[in-house]
Parts: sequence; structure tokens; C-alpha cells
Amino acid sequence: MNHRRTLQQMYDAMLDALGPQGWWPAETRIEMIVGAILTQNTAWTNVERAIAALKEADVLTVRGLTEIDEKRLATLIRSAGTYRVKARRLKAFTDWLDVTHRGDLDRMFATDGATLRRALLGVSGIGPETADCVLLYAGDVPSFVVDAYTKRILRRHFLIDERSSYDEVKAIFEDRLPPDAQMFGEYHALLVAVGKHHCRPTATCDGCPLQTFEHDAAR
DNA sequence: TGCCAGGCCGGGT
DNA sequence: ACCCGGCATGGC
Repeated sequence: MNHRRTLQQMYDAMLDALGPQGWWPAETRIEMIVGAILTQNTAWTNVERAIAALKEADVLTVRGLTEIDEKRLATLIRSAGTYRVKARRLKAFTDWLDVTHRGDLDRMFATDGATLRRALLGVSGIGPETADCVLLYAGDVPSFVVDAYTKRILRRHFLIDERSSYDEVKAIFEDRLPPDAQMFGEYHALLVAVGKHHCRPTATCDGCPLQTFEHDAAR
């Protein structure tokens, strides 16, 4: 009933059981942004190879990605899957960044969070989850990230129904938790960790840190 | 061996 | 305002 307590308790339970997840796994902001686009509907292990290939080719910089040929970029990120689409999306981002902020991430993140979110959503290939990941993990903006695991876990705990929209789920967290970017980032990472190990379509709830919370244990 | 993974777009209703 | 097909690799 009291969502504030429930969401805080879920967070505490996950953090206590799993510890800090140390997200986002990236050395630079552009690496983080590239990773966010590459991991769309794709296993992270496949993204890691693509990131490594970009580093090996010495193009994992705003400048490098802006100047590289799209076809060659596609080849480098092949392991990430849907690679022609993702090469186009990476180019859409760097093109937009070049035009609007002279290719400067400092200028981009100087933009007000809500305004920047709308602008990012206008870039082809950046949807709500990717935009929120960029804002949260590269910009330190307290914008909660919703993904498939987030919805699945909340649905199984009866906190949302299957028709809930991205923005509705996002609002549940943002309306009932303090706007702390560090905590939002940890919360999302913990939900993904729990989702991967205990809340996949065929997984069981054995050993899940959220097991004690009311939910549809029968799956 | 088919199903799935930290979505998103464009076209159709 | 939703709904759907397409995109594609690598792991289990």
C-alpha cells in the first residue's frame, strides 16, 4: 500500500543481498553512451566485444565516432547484433551532438535535465530507456531508468499491471524516492541483477532477495 | 536448437 | 494512442 516504504525496502533488501553493482561499467562518458545504444535488446557480453573492438581501433571517442565511416563502424560493432541499425544510431547521436553542441559532451550536459531528455528523445535511435541511462549514468541526473526487468519485477509484486507505460513506471519510482542519482543508478543496476538471476521468463524465485515481498511466486 | 537478451523505429490501424 | 514486423549476434 505504502509504495515509498515498499520501494525503499526492496532497494535495501537487494543492496544488502547483492552489494553495490558499480554501474555503469565504462571508463568514459562516450563509452557509457555507446554502451547504452549497443545494449538495446542485446546481451551485455555481446556489447563488451564491440566496445573492445572500438577501443582496439582507437575510435571510442566523440571525434573518432564522428569521423569514422558508417560501414566500417558497423563492421566493428558486429558482435553487438543489429549492427547496421546500431551504427546508424551511433552516427545519429554524434551528428546531433556535433550540430547542437559542437561535439562537446560538457556543453550537452550543461543543458537542464528535462530539456536534455526531450532533446535526446528526438535523436533517432534514442528511446526513453537509452535517454534515461545517458542522463543518469553519464550526466549524473536523477532520471530513473525503466527496462524490461523493472516492469517484470514490479508486475510480479503487484505494483503495476502489464499495461503500465514507461513513463508511468518511471513516475512510481521518482514520485516516491528521493531524487538521488547515485541511488537511482544503484537501484536500476540491482533490479537488472535480480532480473537476470531470478526473474527471467523461465527462472524460479529461489534465492531471490525480494522473495519475502508479496508477489506471484508461481510465476 | 530454438529462444532470449539492460529497445527502438516506421508503418499501419 | 496502441500494435506489429524487422533488426542480428552469441550463449544456454
